[in-house]
Amino acid sequence: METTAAAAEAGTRTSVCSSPPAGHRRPAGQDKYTISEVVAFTGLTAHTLRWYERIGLMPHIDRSHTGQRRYSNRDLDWLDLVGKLRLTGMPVADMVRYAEMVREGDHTYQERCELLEATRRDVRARIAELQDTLAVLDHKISFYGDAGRAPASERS
Amino acid sequence: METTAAAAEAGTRTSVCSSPPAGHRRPAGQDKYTISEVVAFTGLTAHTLRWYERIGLMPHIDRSHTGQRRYSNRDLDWLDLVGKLRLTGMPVADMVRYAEMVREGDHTYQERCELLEATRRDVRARIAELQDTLAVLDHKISFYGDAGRAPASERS
DNA sequence: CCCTTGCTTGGAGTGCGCTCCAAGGTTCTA
DNA sequence: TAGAACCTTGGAGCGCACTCCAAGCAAGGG
Repeated sequence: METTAAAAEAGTRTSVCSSPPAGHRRPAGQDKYTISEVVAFTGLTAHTLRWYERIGLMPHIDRSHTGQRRYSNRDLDWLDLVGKLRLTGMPVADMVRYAEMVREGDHTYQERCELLEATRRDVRARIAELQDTLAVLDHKISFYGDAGRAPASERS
Repeated sequence: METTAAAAEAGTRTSVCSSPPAGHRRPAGQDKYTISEVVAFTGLTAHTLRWYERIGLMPHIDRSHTGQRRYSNRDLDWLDLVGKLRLTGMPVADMVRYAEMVREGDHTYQERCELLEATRRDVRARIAELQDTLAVLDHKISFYGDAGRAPASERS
């Protein structure tokens, strides 16, 4: 009952296992979570979860008979991906673009892939930048360390 | 004529050579630059440079007899460091703290060193996060690739 | 029945890091 | 000496990603 596109968005469930930001693994064999459970799983606030929905970053979220949100495991998978993309510094607007493409179906396949590849390039560049910065920090810290023990003796 | 603290802030001039953000190497043997030259060197805007000064992120900047800013090589070194710290995601307020410590002199030596070490830890953590994200992206992209060639066949 | 806890909504507010504006003075080139 | 290009200031404004608020509905316990 899934399109291939939907399958691609299902979070590829066996994904790289990194522990969730604010702890709390999901209980097995459950597929309906209240917003406060999702808060516990993701570390996001309820405000933020509702806001994500308002701006179109979430798929349609199921509701209880009284209108309360009931998140599925798939929704949580999507939130995991969103969390990762957020870590890359991707603007929320771009994630919304991506979410829209997912909703539009299979014909956006290639465009989505390109977006992910562009993001990957950005992440690699960012890592390189950070490693560069790390070198500067190491340099500076060792300079402080030296000067602390034996004052002066500049320009290393 | 320099305190050790000032020396530590002098940018350890032979620092790891990464090309400046917006290109343009500094001409050798010059020590007075207008704000627009600094804009060219750093890629920051003149607005931002003045703002940095207002919030206390810069040391005292020299002025021409008519009151225009004249940046020294040391100021540019400091801006390089600020640029690196900015890349780490360090909040501007923390950089201001650091700048204040530098102005306060040698007795803030250890505290400064600790701040740099904390920053280094953050940067390492951030790199790890990004590498984790990179793994997810790789995984997802290869899934898209596979599905593109031979549709369906879920849960990799 | 009341009280607490948790959820709902649209819209307003916050903090950060710039970014720009108006009005005026300075410096350079011709 | 003109004109363009550049510099100065304090303060207001902006875009992003939340973050919070008020007012109200629903369910469960004592």
